[in-house]
Amino acid sequence: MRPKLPSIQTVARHAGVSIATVSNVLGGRRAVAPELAARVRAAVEELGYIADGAASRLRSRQSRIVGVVVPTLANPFFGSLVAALEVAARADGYDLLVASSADDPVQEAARLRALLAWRPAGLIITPCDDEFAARALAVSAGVPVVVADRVPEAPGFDVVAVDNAAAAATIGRHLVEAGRRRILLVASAFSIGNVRERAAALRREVAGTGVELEVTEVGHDLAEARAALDQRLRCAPLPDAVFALTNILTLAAFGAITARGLAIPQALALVGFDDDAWMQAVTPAVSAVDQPVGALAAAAWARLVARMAGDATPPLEVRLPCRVEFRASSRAEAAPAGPGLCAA
Amino acid sequence: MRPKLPSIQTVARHAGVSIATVSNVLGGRRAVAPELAARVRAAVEELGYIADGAASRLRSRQSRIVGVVVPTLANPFFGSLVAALEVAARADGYDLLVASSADDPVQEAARLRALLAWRPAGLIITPCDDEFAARALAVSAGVPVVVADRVPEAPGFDVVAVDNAAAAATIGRHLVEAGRRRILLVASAFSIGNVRERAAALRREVAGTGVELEVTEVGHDLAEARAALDQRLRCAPLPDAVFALTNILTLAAFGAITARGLAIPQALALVGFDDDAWMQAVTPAVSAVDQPVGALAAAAWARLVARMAGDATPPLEVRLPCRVEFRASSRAEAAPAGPGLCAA
DNA sequence: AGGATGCTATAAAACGTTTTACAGCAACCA
DNA sequence: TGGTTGCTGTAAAACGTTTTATAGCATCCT
Repeated sequence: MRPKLPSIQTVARHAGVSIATVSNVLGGRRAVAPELAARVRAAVEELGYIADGAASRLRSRQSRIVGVVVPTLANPFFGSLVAALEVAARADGYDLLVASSADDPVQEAARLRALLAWRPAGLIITPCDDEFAARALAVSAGVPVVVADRVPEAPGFDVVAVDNAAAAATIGRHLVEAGRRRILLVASAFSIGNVRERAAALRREVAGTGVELEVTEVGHDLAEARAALDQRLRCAPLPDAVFALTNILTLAAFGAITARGLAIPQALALVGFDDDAWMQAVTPAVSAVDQPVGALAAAAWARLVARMAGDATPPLEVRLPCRVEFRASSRAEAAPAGPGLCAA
Repeated sequence: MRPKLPSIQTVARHAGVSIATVSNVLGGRRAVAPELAARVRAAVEELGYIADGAASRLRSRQSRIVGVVVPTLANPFFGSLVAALEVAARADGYDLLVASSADDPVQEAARLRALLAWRPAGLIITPCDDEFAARALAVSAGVPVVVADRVPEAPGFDVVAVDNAAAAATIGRHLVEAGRRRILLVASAFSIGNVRERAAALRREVAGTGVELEVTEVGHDLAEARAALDQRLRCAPLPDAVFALTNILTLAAFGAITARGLAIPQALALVGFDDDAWMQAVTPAVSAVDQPVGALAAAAWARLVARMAGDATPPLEVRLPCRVEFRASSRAEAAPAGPGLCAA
């Protein structure tokens, strides 16, 4: 019923050669007489032939697919990560099979199974919690796995993540030096290693400085986080600094603070993890930790390529430094009087 | 060298049955004695067997893959679109092969070819320009294609898009009624049908009202758009309303306007296409056209499912209404004194 | 000159699955 | 009772490739 796509058979007949010759021309594995090669290429062109990747993989037993699992593509951080991975993958001739777990371990496992059905050459995963290790091991018999942007409890995987501790410590020092005395740490979920690392580093940094550290766990959802923060900012004592651990939480905090009429940075400093375009455009611009998505993707891909090439050395943990963008929202001195003057 | 995954052979031997029986148990196509079925299922469980999707597709000639091409996953609009598509696809037992074109027709064609190599059952595409039609037709011999969120020139595809004209007209009326007299329309690229539709509808709406309409084309890139707008806002006559046609351009406009110290909405109203989370959180909140991503994805998927099921009726064009979120940034009266000093 | 040696084209096997065709067997009906 | 029917299990073919083995044919060397 559908007009069948041309197969290698069709091309071979059309060019008057055997299918092996067509395969050799296209794959470039063995020498073919120039004249025959030209005929084959002409036939390919004319028929619009595209080799069936599945059949090819089946026979050659080497896969040009890499599976990617992220919590959600709706978050631009993961979107950018996947976009960067795709560029790297394409450069090496791989295709990406993308799936998202919706921050649900059950769905994550299901996606993983579905991905494995395509016999990918490797997997790059941002697990949605830390018990991931066991599940993946059970399921991914022998397929190289690189964990990106997360730090699973159990070892056994290559990990490419960000130096959370250093970044959080920098922020902590910055806030303390700016004279902040009461920091509110807004975390998504402590089931995520990143979050624990950031919180721990901040706690360590402010320890002994007399700064009070309050921690709140508000989940991943913007609306819920916003509601929680609205609530918190209605009660004394108000913090004089807010450190939000994701871009979404930073947005929630920014909204809650300005809606409450609290002046940033005079009444309250605001710093976020995960720099996003809007943070530079608002007034005052929001200080943020810029996670190097591109570098993260590149490093993860490099690790995976090494593994796919047979590297059997013990699992590696790569940590990439973050750049902290200090902007107006966390300045110690009085902020510039108003929007108009900023540009002046 | 890698520990081979178990094949249907392995399972069959392990359960003491033929491979056909295993296939029948798993596929549920023919009746199998309960006792044998149980043995098979036990073996599958024990070995962690996952059927090879490629081999399965090859033989059965029916694909459970759908290819998706978007301009970029880094834009949360497309990220959300893909996320929503993935949910719909999974519900019907399909996997998504995602590729991005980086707004480049050449790459788009390349991605399309790569996708076709996996013999997808269908394609959902957001083309990056309007000459897409010919290329896709040439290349996608007989594979159903649904165009999402874009309106290609040439017919021949199912199209699921947004009612750009209605939304833009609503915005136009709103601005005119609010007494704005000089509207600056910030467009990305007129090679995109959406952009032309929006611009045309706005032009139509303000025609004869004495409102002056200025149009500028600034591309897709945030930094470049910002630079262009910075430049424009340095010159008289200043517009008293800005209508930006994408979320990125809205951000660029918001940044340029506030950096220049122009008060929103007193000096200048701002309205954007493509509502984004930050638009509600900033002060003043930015009015925006909310594109129904979820509905868009659902409609596109429904169309594709119909086509994959063999529907051969003429191409359909589905238009989904947008909700316009009127917020403080485009109010006629003085903005509320409220939250920040910015607004004062 | 004649056997060894490259070189290139092809036939056939193989990959892991689904499907088709058939075989065995019990039940059924006249 | 003997043939038809229905049910269930299996062998074998098929899907579109790549790979291996083989065959044909020059060329080279002695």
